[in-house]
Amino acid sequence: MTDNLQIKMDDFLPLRDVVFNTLRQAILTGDLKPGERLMEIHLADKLGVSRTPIREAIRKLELEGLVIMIPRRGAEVAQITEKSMNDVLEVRQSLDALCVELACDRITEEELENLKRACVGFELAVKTKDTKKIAQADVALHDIILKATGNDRLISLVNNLAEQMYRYRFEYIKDATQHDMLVEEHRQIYESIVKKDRDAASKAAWTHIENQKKAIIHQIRLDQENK
Amino acid sequence: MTDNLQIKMDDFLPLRDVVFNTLRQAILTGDLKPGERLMEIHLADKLGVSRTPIREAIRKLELEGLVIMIPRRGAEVAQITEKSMNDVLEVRQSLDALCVELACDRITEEELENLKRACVGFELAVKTKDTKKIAQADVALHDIILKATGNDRLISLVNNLAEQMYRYRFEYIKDATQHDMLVEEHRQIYESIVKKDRDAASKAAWTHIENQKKAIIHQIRLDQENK
DNA sequence: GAAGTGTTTTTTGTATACACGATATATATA
DNA sequence: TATATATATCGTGTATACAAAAAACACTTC
Repeated sequence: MTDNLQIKMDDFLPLRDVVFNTLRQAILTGDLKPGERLMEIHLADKLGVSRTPIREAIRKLELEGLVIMIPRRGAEVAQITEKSMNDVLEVRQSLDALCVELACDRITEEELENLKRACVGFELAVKTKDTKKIAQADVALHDIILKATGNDRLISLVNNLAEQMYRYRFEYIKDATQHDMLVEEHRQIYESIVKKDRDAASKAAWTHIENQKKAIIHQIRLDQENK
Repeated sequence: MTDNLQIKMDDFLPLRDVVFNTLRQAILTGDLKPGERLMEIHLADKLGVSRTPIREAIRKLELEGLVIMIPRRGAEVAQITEKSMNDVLEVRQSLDALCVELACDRITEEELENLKRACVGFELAVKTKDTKKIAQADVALHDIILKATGNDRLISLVNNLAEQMYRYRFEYIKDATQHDMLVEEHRQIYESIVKKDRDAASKAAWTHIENQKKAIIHQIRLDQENK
């Protein structure tokens, strides 16, 4: 851990949730590196709380698969391997396809309007070449589709899986050569949903993730070599 | 809570995991009923442990969605609604389809042999009309397919989703009119995997869950009326 | 009798204490 | 020097203590 791991106070959330979010974010952004041990007293001191909320946060991270427990040795940040990321992406591919299929059936006129705006918004964001803006526009677009599925379980699962690739997604979006393709992919997904063409939508979503899969796996291999 | 909620000691697992499994089982089997509050001291006394392991177990149940937290009021068993079960089943449908597709690509000769045996085993179990045996044979069969996907994340997600329907699955299997259909569905899935026909396998798996969906939703509506 | 208010009880949220296992360190012995 | 053994240290696992919020209750007042 390089750093300052600052706790962001929120008077209404219990400490355990604040700690959970803090640690989660630190792991996903790479602030806490794979293999790094999470020592309770150390974290407690750093975050200015007692061990209790730290431990409860770790239990949740454990179930999410972000840390692994070694008996009588405590938690450490889970390793990200090519295999594990591929596993996640395979599942995401399937679930994202389901998302757009359900969206075809259930999206409202209003949501469709929003989706259109989000597509345009993404295109504009791409033109600015501002990575952060692009990422935001991308999330906004995907959130509209997710919401349109009306399936809460699906929403939380997809969000969770998406977060697992947080680190790599950013690298992916930074790569400007992909931008036009992304715009096109989004357009195809949008068009299919407008036409309520489940098959086309499903295929488009699948391809969309397939390309991310390739890029991310590529990135992981690079990381592996530079180690 | 009707009952005796006995803790099953396992000297090697930390208490929090034993408690987690105990509570989880109690919720899934309906021993702890939806809406019921999980009070820490009460559970601690009942299970003969302190509040600490109870709380840590609850944190995991919370993330799994089996309990919901009300701030400063603690945890209660999550309600099972028709909507929530439908959400789960929609996702499962998609993931089960993915499972058989991946199995088509990756299953080994040996696993294929086991799958064949499991199919026959299921058919035999059906003939005995022993619900417990049928359920076991069913799980065994599905486990082989799951394993054959080689995707650990997928395996844990599907297992988790499957457990959410534990209560209803049993009712479903008890219904003898479904038995022949189940055998036939399994046969179709098996045949498709043998032929490495991803499309057919995917469709068969989809139908398999679709039928369960109908049965379970039907059951939930019955439960609703009798309340 | 209803509404509001103060008090008690219950239960969570958080901190801390203690026990024990695991690891590392030092010392002794061959 | 290498190995074995004793000992100290560190960190988790579990229990308990204390504070504060919420709920329940009783009491007063209108």
